Amino acid sequence: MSDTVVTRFAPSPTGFLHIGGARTALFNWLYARRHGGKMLLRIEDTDRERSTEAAIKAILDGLSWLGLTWDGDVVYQYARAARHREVAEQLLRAGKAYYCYASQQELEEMREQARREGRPMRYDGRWRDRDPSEAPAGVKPVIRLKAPTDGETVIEDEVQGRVTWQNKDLDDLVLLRSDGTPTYMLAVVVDDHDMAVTHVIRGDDHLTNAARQKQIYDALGWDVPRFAHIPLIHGPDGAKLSKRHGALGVDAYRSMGYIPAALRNYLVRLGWSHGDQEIFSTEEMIAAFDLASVGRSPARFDFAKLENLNGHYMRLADDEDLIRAIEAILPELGPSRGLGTTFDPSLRRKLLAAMPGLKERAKTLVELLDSASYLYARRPLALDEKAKGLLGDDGRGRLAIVLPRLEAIADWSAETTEAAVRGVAEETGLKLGQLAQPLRAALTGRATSPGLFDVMAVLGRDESLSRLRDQLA
RNA sequence: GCGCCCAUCGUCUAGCGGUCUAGGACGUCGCCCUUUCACGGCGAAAACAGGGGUUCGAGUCCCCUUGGGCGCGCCA
Repeated sequence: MSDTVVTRFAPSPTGFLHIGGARTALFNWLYARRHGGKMLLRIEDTDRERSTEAAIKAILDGLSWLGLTWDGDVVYQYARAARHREVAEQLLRAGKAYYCYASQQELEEMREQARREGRPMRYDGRWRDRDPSEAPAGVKPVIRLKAPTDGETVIEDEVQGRVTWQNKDLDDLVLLRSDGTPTYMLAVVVDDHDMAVTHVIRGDDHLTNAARQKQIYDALGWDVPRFAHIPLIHGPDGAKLSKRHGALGVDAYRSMGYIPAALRNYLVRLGWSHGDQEIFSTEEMIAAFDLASVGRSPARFDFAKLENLNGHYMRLADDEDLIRAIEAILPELGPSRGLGTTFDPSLRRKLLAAMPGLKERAKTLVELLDSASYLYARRPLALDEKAKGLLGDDGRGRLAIVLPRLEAIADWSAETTEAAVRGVAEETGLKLGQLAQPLRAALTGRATSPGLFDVMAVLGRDESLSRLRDQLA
């Protein structure tokens, strides 16, 4: 076995790439990067009924958006069915597996009886040592593994530690279905072996599977990869993640205006820690990531923390990059906001100019776009309730005082407008806020916005003055 | 039901027998900064699930209880 670390992410394409899957992929990716190895991608599409082309695309797109690149070609498990069958037959010839002719009904009865007797539900091995000549006519058999009946199966898990099962609690699992297709259990073992996977990093829900897979490895005489079963992500209520909270596809997070750097940082800290460090650049997380520091208890998904991180990374982001990120989701966001699916050049320029003030205040790209509404709102502006409150008689009166001074400015800029408004404040004895708030309301239709003078500068002289006059008309 | 896993502030977590009157972050609440909102700064409230052991000493080790989770398919 080679020294090079090979990890793999192996989703089944029966739905979108959900947040737990994304984190599993991230951990695999980080571990491979950390050790100068490779992360392979395998699509587990042996369930022909439920696997879809759309799901495959969603997974690939999701990984790409998150910046999690895989090495080599994508492996499609279904395409390897012949190899899986070959291994099952190899096991059969070696006496490590056998044909089982038990019917669905027999299996059901076994389960029922086990339940009644309070025993673990397991196949009783009735065909284990029976001669195939006793096979009922017309029944297509499955191939089962002849698993050890006593002793124990032990997994040395990189995060869970040593986990032990009594072999008597594990039954003879099906390797090959009666239609000749491999089961997940067989396919995973064969593929991981053939792909030279050294580290299997996956969700905790597979821990029990690891025991059964270990038995297959042993029967085959193959080296067992290192296992690392990471705790699952739960919803805010501690129960299973449902669509209501976090069990959305990563595309949904994209649509909600989260950016990849934030999601990566949020995800890496779910179940993994590195002292007190909270913020990790991609390079930092690669350098610091290790399996030993992965916790064993499940984590709850917390939107508030994700938002905080998203705000952090947005403030750090390049202005032009943020615009591009918004443009990428504009087809979804634009229409309902009276915008098209792309920005017209003039609005794009304004957005770029206002970006420093905008990104400081938003937690998501959606919030950012909404807070920029004053840039694309049409005159006369619709005022929200608070803005209306600011433009009562007093407010309008102050507006009337300031307006002529602003009209007198020829070289319109943040500096000149600020000087003018401050001048009025000094002369009248009014506080700056008493003048600024009515101006803000008239210019943006809201009580909050980026810095007032930046707003006026980006809007320009004509538009600014027109909006002020609209409110005095 | 059986098997396996887990258990520190509301949440993510630090803690790997004494340095813990338990640290950080998000969130919450104050104060400061301030043209608003944010950002930033300062500060506060907030946790070792319960019970037994082991030990000179336990958040840290063991057992039990309780509470959660995952698994128990010819699904993956």
